[in-house]
Amino acid sequence: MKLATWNVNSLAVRLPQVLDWLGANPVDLLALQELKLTDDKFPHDALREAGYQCAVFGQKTYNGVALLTRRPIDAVVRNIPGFEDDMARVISATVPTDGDLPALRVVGAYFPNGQAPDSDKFAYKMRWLAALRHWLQAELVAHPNLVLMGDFNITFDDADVWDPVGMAGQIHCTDEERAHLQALIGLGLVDSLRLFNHPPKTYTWWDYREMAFRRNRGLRIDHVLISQPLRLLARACAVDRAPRKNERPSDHAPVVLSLSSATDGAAIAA
DNA sequence: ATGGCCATCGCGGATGGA
Repeated sequence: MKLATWNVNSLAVRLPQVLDWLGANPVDLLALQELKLTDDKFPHDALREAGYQCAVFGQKTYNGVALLTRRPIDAVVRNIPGFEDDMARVISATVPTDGDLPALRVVGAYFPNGQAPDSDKFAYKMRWLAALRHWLQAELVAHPNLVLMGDFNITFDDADVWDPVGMAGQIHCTDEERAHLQALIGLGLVDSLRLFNHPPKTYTWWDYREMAFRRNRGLRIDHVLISQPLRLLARACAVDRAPRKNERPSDHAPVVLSLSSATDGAAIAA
């Protein structure tokens, strides 16, 4: 069972790359962010031909999220219940699994950017993060097998930042944002990428300017957080840098989580 | 270098992203 998240920065532009990537990486679920299109423009047909059905929460010009799955999903929820928001940022669903794996509750999210620490957008980001945490606290009781994945727009710490000195206190790196991210960890979620060994300077986003990707001047801001019961089922988590090398790439790379049951794990160990 | 790039809307240049 593989689950992936990818901020595509316009699905209209990136659809061919998404189809190529799914052809090479036939994951069970792909969470997309920054669709930048309305539901009526969503390319259901092309994705269905590729073997995926899609739950979509679109928006014109900005934001927009979707869950693409090989199998039917249930109980789709859009945005954070109880939090008034005119932006399409969150889509959740219950996803069936194979074999011994439990059904998963998957939350795909596009966290607010926040622009600058003294801005109205930052204040909104803080309110949004508080609402997300309070909602997820209850969600985890109802759905112990939960995955929170997407573009968090927050670095965990300086290891996630190519220039921690230059970016100290800047957006994605403030203490306030990181405290909110740690509060999500405090709910019982685990940063699945760091369950596994990765080279230093493993990032998921690189600025389009300054040849930042070629120089690996990036940030790790796209994350896959898993609840405690899933921790023992996690087999791998990795960033796929390949799509960032495409012509006209998204500025983000996909992150892929592999889960398998304990019995599968025993087979792997043996 | 208070920028550089990219996408959107829409047809110039502002806005947002991160």
